[in-house]
Amino acid sequence: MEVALPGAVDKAALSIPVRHFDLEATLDSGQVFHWQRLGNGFAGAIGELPVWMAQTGESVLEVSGPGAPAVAGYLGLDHPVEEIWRSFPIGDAVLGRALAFSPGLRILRQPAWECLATFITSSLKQVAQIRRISLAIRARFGKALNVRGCDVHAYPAPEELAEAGETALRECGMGYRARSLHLAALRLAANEASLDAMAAIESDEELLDELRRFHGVGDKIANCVMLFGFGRLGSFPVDVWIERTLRRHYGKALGEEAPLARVREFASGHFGPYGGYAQQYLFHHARRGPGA
DNA sequence: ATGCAGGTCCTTT
DNA sequence: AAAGGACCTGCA
Repeated sequence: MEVALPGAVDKAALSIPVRHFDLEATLDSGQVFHWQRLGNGFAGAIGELPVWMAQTGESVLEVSGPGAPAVAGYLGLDHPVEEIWRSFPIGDAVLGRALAFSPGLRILRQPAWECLATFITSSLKQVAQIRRISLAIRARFGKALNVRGCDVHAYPAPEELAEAGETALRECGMGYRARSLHLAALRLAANEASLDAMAAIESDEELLDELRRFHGVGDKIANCVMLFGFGRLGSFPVDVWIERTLRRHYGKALGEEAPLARVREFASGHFGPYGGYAQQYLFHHARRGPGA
């Protein structure tokens, strides 16, 4: 047990000015699943760095812990949101309402591996269950960390999950997804694929194809990883929520019996170069907004 | 209790 | 190419 010197806490604490930012909406918008409420903020880890963050005013963020310097990048505070809003299709009232509901929502910049792994476990699962699975994997296989007296865990590296084995993963409550997660961990641990190499792929289309080569990663999950883990802000994941929203509100442009592929094609064209942001506003509005 | 949930894969037309 | 069924698990 080590006694903190006066100033030691302050050294790892930061106060960050923010604009157009809403921490709670961002962490509750289905991009990430491991942050825990602690005091008036949230405790968790960015990669292997534990951190606590709280929005103490509309325009100020208080953060502390070893991960504090990584917070701004993680939360996408440098994203040009006003430019993003201007890029949206003019006169789209549906998107306008979703944006007005949570303009402070940001697309996170998550470490690619934990993003890929978490979304592999997300198929056909509700958000609460994805969270349960994510926390179970971290608690059982991840590095134990501490921030402000709160125990948190890093996401285990591919090598650790490869070593753990499919059966142990299954015990974390992920069912048949355990096989896909284990296969992905094995491939990365054996250097048969490299997420760093994928990050360097310029073409979004090529990156999508690479991601889809992982077992259990189809179009939807690949787009989530592109958006939340590789900063490809034009990626537009179409899940059942978004599909319902699009069919309901853009039905005229889509046609009555448009197949899912047609819905995806429409979305990636209609919403433009920052379609991922549009998707996130629409998704959060559909889940948390009035009347749904 | 039976159905369904941030999909994807495999098989059959 | 397109449609249909299976798949783990937990919660309503």
